[in-house]
Amino acid sequence: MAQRITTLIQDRLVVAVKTLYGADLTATDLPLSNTRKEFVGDFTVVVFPLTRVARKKPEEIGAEIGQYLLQHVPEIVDFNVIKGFLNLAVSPRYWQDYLSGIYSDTTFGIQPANGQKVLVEFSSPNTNKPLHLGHVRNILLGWSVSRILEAAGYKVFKVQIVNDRGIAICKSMLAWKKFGVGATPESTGMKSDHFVGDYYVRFEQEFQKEYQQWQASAAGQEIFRQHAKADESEATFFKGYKDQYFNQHSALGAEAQEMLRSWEQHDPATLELWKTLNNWVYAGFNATYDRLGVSFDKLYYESDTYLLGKDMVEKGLEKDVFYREPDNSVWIDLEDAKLDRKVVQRRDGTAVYITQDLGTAELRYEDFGVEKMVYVVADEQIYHFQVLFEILKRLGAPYASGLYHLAYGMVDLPTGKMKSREGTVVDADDLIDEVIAEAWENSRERGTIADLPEKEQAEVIEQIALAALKFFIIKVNPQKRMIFDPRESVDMQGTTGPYVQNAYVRIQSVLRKAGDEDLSAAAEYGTLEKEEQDLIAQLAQFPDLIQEAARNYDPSIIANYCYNLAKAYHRYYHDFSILKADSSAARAFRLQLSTAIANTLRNGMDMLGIAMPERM
RNA sequence: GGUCCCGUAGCUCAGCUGGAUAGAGCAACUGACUUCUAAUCAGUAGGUCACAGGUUCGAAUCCUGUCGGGAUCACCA
Repeated sequence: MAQRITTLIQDRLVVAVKTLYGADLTATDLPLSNTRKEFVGDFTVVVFPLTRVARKKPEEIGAEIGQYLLQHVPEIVDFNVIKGFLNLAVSPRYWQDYLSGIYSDTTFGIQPANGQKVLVEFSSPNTNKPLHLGHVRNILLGWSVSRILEAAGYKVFKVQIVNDRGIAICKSMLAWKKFGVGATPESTGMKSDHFVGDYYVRFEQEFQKEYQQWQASAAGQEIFRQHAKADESEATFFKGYKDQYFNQHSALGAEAQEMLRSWEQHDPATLELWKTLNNWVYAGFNATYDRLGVSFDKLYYESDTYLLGKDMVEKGLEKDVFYREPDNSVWIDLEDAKLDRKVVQRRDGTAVYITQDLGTAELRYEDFGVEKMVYVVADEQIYHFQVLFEILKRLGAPYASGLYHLAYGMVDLPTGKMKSREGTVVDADDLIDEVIAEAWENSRERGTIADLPEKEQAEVIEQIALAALKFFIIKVNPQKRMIFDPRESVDMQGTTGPYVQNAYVRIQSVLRKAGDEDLSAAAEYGTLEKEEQDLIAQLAQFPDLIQEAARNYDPSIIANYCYNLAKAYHRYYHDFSILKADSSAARAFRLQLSTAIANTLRNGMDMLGIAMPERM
């Protein structure tokens, strides 16, 4: 395709302003917007800002520039001025040529490689319990951002850091050892990550029981008398004392900590137990990832990386980025960046969380040599990443300017926050099961795919169900906290994934009936309908939009675009006949248009991790 | 208390690098399938863009403040 129409017009605008008013402006000073649908035209120039350089009334300026463009830009065939708005009409011929240039391009919108590499980290669960709704938002964001970056020309590496060690998994291990009596996922027929998760819950229950008993005991009452604030109730006090109890008084707590210590000392039996449980969890995670259609290029494990970062500490000390306190702990002072003082190495010489992240970043740079690293992590860790990035910058990491924390808001339920203690956490597998069940029910009522073999039906149903779930989550701007209403998430009408799929399916149905015909007659199609011109103009925005979505790490831009394109097509489909168009030229043109829209919808939805069925 | 994010229709969300009369979907009501898939389309109704100032020819959008919601400020991860 030749130069994009918008930049072409903007370039001429710059010349027009220079010629007419002698002013040196750039294209960015003269933004072009899409003409609102209630006015005639394709693009609009707001001329108010030019009153200063032109020293004329807006209406006059609009008329002069409009006249100039009409004479000097062949693609512009008409203009009108309303108040300070200059509306430009692009020739139908241009739009038709544009369409015939793209309609058969199945990779429309996707940019050629730009030679840059980016790493995207997402998911990164703890291994003590199954994936839940919060992970789902994370995973869908990470996956779609990866796909969008690929479409924008980057080479993308998808990774996660698996939090496979620490006190949490030790709790599951201990509970399984104490109460599991040799049970396995196989012996119980459970999905293996849920199996392990249940032992984590079991631990918490047993611990709670123990804590309750202790609270009533003489020892517990003594602590309450000694440490409670004056007017503090027993319940409030013990609620706040839980962690201390776990660390100092609890038998179960002591056992779990002993488990962690023996893990750190590489005790063979403990390592064996740890591996067994983690492998169960991984098998379960992988099943869920498969259902969600996501995969990773490399997995990092915290058990391998938690000691990393020591050489970064040395390096930082040499460069005077860090300093050592008399007690041997190592610090960085970030007060000039309004980030306070942070510990990077404990008194005892061990690494803290952020030090591991320093080491992991360095390791990943060695592994992939990327220019950019994107961390998809909930917004509660914004401060952590500000500190991490600032430290890497001061250490002179070559990738420091390419670090980005994609911070997304937490997922709430209509009833409020998800709380594991109250059992309101929405499980990822359950969620997928529910939306699939809903899709089956809808499909049976409609009966449109009943003639397909059972296996193909199931495939289509799964595509529809996951489209509903994924689109529901991905359409919301990542930055915002979102409310997840399970009832709405299985909706398949309105602003939903299935709605977009349906536009695609309608096109496929038309194209199947049209067969494999020569569409060159489209060139003879004379005047385009307003709706047709608008649809092509909408298609033409797609490549730019991908860049914008990539620049902002925001898949919701693509989701909203797909919805709007599908919406425009649904209306067009309703109002105009394609196969029974008035002329063979019109029919050919409309088939081209439909094909281009199908390609665009498929590519856009693919970036969101949503597959398009041929029938539904 | 410091810092950051959010506040748009009953509900869920777009619009935010300033531009024309603030848009969708859901829910409610009405209409359109002998027609290319009605998971669709058309219509009715629904607004102090939290509030108050400021900048501007022009503010939902930018700035300041207030209110409301959330996050964060560990030798935890």
